[in-house]
Amino acid sequence: MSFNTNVLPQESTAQLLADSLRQAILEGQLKPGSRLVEQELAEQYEISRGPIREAIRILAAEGLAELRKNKGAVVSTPNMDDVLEVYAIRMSLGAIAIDQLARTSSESDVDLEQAQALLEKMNDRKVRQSNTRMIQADLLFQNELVALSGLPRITEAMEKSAVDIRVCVQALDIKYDESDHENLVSRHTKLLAQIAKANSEKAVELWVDHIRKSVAEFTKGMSSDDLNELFDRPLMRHVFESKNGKAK
Amino acid sequence: MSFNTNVLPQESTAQLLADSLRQAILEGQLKPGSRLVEQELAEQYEISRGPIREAIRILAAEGLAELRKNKGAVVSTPNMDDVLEVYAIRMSLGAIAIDQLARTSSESDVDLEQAQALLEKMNDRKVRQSNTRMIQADLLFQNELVALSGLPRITEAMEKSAVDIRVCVQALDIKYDESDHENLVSRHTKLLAQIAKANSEKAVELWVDHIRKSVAEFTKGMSSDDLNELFDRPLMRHVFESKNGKAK
DNA sequence: AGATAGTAAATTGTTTACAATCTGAAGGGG
DNA sequence: CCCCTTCAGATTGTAAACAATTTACTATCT
Repeated sequence: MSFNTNVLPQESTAQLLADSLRQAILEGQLKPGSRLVEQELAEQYEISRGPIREAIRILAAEGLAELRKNKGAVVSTPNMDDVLEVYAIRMSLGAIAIDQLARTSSESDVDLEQAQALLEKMNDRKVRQSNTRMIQADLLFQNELVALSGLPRITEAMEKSAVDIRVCVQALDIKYDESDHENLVSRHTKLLAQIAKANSEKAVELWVDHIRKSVAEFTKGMSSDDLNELFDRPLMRHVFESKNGKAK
Repeated sequence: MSFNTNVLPQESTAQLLADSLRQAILEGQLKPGSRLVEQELAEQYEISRGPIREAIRILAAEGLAELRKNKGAVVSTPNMDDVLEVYAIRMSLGAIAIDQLARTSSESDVDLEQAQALLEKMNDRKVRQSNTRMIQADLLFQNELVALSGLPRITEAMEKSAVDIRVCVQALDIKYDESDHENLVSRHTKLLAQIAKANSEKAVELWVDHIRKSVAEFTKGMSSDDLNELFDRPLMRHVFESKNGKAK
């Protein structure tokens, strides 16, 4: 048999469109609140309304757009509550996946090389220079670990929430600084080592710690009024007090 | 302003279709592996392929159907790994929501009456007689609590996972007995009481305990071979060993 | 002026027709 | 006998037209 030339099964048109629109949202070209008019987009992309319609539904399912019957879709606008909820979800679901991964990391069909490669990408000069690129690299590494756990629902949820984070970072203009980037890489290096050693307890602890520090880092740029309000929220206490961290 | 007469905004046709198909899957009329042919369904429902197509995508997004480009959709077939993953997710995300709810239960805009009503429904004779109805009532109560937490992403994820559970119960023919039903209600009553008392720590503990017992109950009917295999899985250990329970 | 009904443009929802792709069976070498 | 090609039917993907709904503007009445 000759080799399969049909290797790229080509995502469906609707998926490609959705990817393109998502990208536009993440890069700030499509701002929160913008309307997504089917006809308009159809003309822009030179394609009929059918696939456009489907792409918009995909974005809506991801939470990036809101649909109202007979009124079309608008790009949704994230707020601080959303950020906290997303981090809480990532902390919990990620913990399950990291635990699973560490417990199975010695098995033959798991190789951490892919994750290692993504970790090293975080040292690239180009990546280090850009806030959004650094965050993107961070999330790609995290998602790769979760994907290696082999838990499909959790993997999907984490990928979805990673997009949420990027939307929030874009919309709320969150900034990390150079030392944050340094810490990020060093934390991930330790995490990966513990996973490789199959020390699931320690790995989960490092994971929870990482999410907490991520939250702490992005609150640095906030005014003290906003900070006080933020720390008054039950979710914030949940993230910082409960679970594996408190008992330490 | 007069009261809103437009109370029933009527879901979109695609949503209604998706609801109908989902129901058919949950009742076992559409079995795992069945093909979902657009033309066929269009004739059955006497509607064009457009909305049918959209409905199938909705089911696919929920994980109830699998889509293959140019090859149509089939009803997906759940297995034991899926059940465990779903329970692990419910345990974690539910814990966040219960914690949040207990911490805010004294606030004016939270009323637990709706949850109380759903709890009482679990004592109906009709519900008690049917396994699937009992499970459905159980999940409705759990989902109501989570919804009251006001965390939209977690609420959505829990609703999605509740459908997963029902699919698994249907496909794997899981059975509870009368005493399980009794325990179910008594556990929920205690949980609700702790939430009302705003004792978030105790409430979360009861939640985790409930999920664990649910898993234990549905494994009762399994052969010991299946059981041994099940308890070998890392996820199983995760559900039973880690988190809030171990420290007790 | 302010409220209200009527109306036209814009937009989404649905249908129908057509194009592209896949599946499986029949037929023709090797 | 097996493998490969070919072709027809079935099925999904896309386009374009039509129907229903919403929105915003205008005219009219009190």
